[in-house]
Amino acid sequence: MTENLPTCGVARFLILLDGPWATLIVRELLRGPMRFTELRDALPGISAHTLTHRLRRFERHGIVTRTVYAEIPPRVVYELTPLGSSLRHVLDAMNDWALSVPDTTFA
Amino acid sequence: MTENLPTCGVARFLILLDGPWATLIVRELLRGPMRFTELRDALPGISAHTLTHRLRRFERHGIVTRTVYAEIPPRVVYELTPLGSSLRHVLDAMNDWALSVPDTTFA
DNA sequence: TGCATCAGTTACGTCAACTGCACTAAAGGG
DNA sequence: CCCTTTAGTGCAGTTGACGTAACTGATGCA
Repeated sequence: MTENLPTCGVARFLILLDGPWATLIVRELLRGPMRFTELRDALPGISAHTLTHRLRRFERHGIVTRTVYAEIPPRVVYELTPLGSSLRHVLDAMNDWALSVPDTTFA
Repeated sequence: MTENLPTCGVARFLILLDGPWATLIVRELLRGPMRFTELRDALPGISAHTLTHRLRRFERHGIVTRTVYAEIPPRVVYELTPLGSSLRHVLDAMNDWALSVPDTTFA
């Protein structure tokens, strides 16, 4: 399925935002820049390990920027790039759709 | 993370369309009703096992209907419900976003 | 001296999703 | 009699995303 760079946009999207946490991290960052621990606290259940990996991957893909402040204790701030911010339309569409689904669907 | 029925629409969406194949199956069915083998052929790499499970799950969630024709050999047709069809907006948003991403992003 | 903080890293283990392969029933064609 | 087709099912095995626990380095505070 993940052949090198499919032409289909949906498939491309799924390569960049895979796994259960990726989309939720973007959802949090759409509220504004956040520190590592702020993100971890906002996403109950995520491990530091997973959060680090997801953020590094987003950084590689140009979806977030990582800014390190040389302080003690250290401070690292994550922020969406313009590309990352434009994911808002997709998240909004997901949100609109899911809220139109009756609760009984999940039973 | 998957506590029972989160209020956040994005989280709800991710419960219903999880895994790498779910969204791609919806993408195919948006083109119209399809038989089991048509779907399998349209999704290179998917196993019958996985396709069955995903479709059954969509059926439980009211996203697709499954129609069995009592013929030999059997014929089973899958079709999106109105709820499933309304996912088109989400897929379109994904598509639009991904096609705005430069190819270098994936390198 | 010792503990707390932040933002991780490392090692190790778990678990669900996914894969491939073999198999099925019931009828039609050679 | 055997092969083919459809829509799966069952078994065995792999992958990789994720989790927990322990650790780090530099400093501030007690």
